Parts: sequence; structure tokens; C-alpha cells
Amino acid sequence: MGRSPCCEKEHTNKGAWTKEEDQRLTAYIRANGEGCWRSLPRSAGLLRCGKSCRLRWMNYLRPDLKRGNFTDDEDELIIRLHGLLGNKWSLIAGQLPGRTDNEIKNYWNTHIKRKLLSRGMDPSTHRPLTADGASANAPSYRPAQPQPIAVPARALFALTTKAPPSPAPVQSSPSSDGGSSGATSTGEPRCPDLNLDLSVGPPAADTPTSHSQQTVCLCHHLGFRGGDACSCRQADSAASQSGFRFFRPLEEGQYI
DNA sequence: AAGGATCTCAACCGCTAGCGT
DNA sequence: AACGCTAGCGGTTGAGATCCT
Repeated sequence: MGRSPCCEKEHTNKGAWTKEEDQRLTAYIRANGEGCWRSLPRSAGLLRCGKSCRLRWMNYLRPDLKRGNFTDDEDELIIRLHGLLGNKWSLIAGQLPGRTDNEIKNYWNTHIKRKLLSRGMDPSTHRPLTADGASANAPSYRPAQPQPIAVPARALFALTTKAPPSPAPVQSSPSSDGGSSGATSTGEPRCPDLNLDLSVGPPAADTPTSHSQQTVCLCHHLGFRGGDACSCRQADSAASQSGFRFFRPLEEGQYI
């Protein structure tokens, strides 16, 4: 009954990785690239489960990891992205180059939750806490369900259900589906149909867009320009050329 | 100095989406 | 359509570090 284990547990190491294991894994991936994680441990001469190798590489050994403390910009971006996406750590990590989903998840649970509570906000709903500690106006909110965010129809950004494969470049990745379903034809402000492909940027030259199809860098959509949290360098010129609009960060008392 | 409490974060576990057969 | 396999995700755990009394 049940599925077979992902690996032979009797012959695998568990717990903290040794320096030698790290070196073996790093050397193997540098030589062969990331590939079939299931067969990698044997090929690399590691007594580890493939899952464990993948996690170690993704969260610790990858050369493009930033490490170190989170900046205030990153804090705020995480808070806003969490308000938009909920506990979709991998999607959130895709917007923070050099950060991993595990790192962001840990940081959220250890720092940001407390930070929000100290602001009188419910970390799961992003709404103000009432005197009894409950979240106001959200009696039936399910934590895993992101709150819709009101977005001007012209500022549609493409959101699909899958994160881009590598650390998501915020800029200039052509939107695959053109994001055609988010705005009403009347231009009324409404919640866009969420298309979670966050790797959007200025529309590709060969994909002409109407106003209802324009895309916008999510960082800018969330109110960030410049700074560590947003690596988009094209937005200013793109904004003037293609009609992007920028959104200010939420003011005190505004909620996602 | 000791030891208990709390915090941090790397790693594990179980589940699921997606793909091939 | 059903099944099996894999990669990837999110929740949870636990060891080590740090703080507090």
C-alpha cells in the first residue's frame, strides 16, 4: 500500500551535509549540470537521496545565492508579495534574485510575522487585527487563498500557475500567453484574472498589445522602483514608451 | 557558570502537478 | 482513462546557537 519510497532509506545519509558531500555535489553539477536528481546521487558518488541533493543545491550551494540579511526593500516586497500570493514561497522567491523559497519561508516565519504583528496586522490576512487578536473583516479567509488585489485594468500583469524555471528575471521575459483575460473591455477597475507567471516585463516587440494586454514589472506594480528588490532597469524608459504606470507603495492604513 | 528558554535555519517529510506510457 | 514516476512545493522538525535568569 502507498507509494514506494523516493530512495533507499537504508543506504542514504541523513542530517547535516559534510564539506566533502558539498564538494562532490558541487563538482558534479558544475561538470554535468542540473539534471535527473534521482540518479544524481549515484552518479556523483553520494549516499544521499536525490531530493536531498536537490534541496542542498537549491538552498545552499547554488553560486547565485545572495545570503546575508534581508534588506528593508526585500522585507516590504515579501510582505506585499505574500499579500498577493499567499504562501507561494517559490513564486515569491522568484521575485527576489539570490533568495530561496526555503530562506524566505523561514524569514517569514521568524521575522516578518512578528513585524506585521507589531504593526497590528494579521500576517496571514494582511488585515488589521482587532482588539481580541482576530483579523478584522476576514472571518472566512483561508490562509492559502491569496486575497485579491484591486488593480487598475490597464496595469494587467500576467500571472500563470507556474513559476519560471530559474531565478525569475523581472525584466523582459516575453509573456507566454499574452495575458488576455484580465481586464474588462470597459476599462473598469477590477481584480485581474490571476495569471501567476511573474516573469513579465515590457511586451515583446512582436506581440503588439492593446491597453488591456499591457504587462508591468511586478515590483513596479507593487510600488517598488530601483533598490535591491527590483532589478528591472528598463521600466522608466519602457514606462514612457509603452504606457506603463507605476504604483506607489501602500500608505499607512492601506491594505492589500 | 549553569541550565533552561527561545530563536534560527538546514533538512526532512508528505503531497501534488505534470509528464510519459 | 488509468497508472507510475519524477521534480518541485509547502509544512514541519530538530539540532545548534543565542539569550535570559
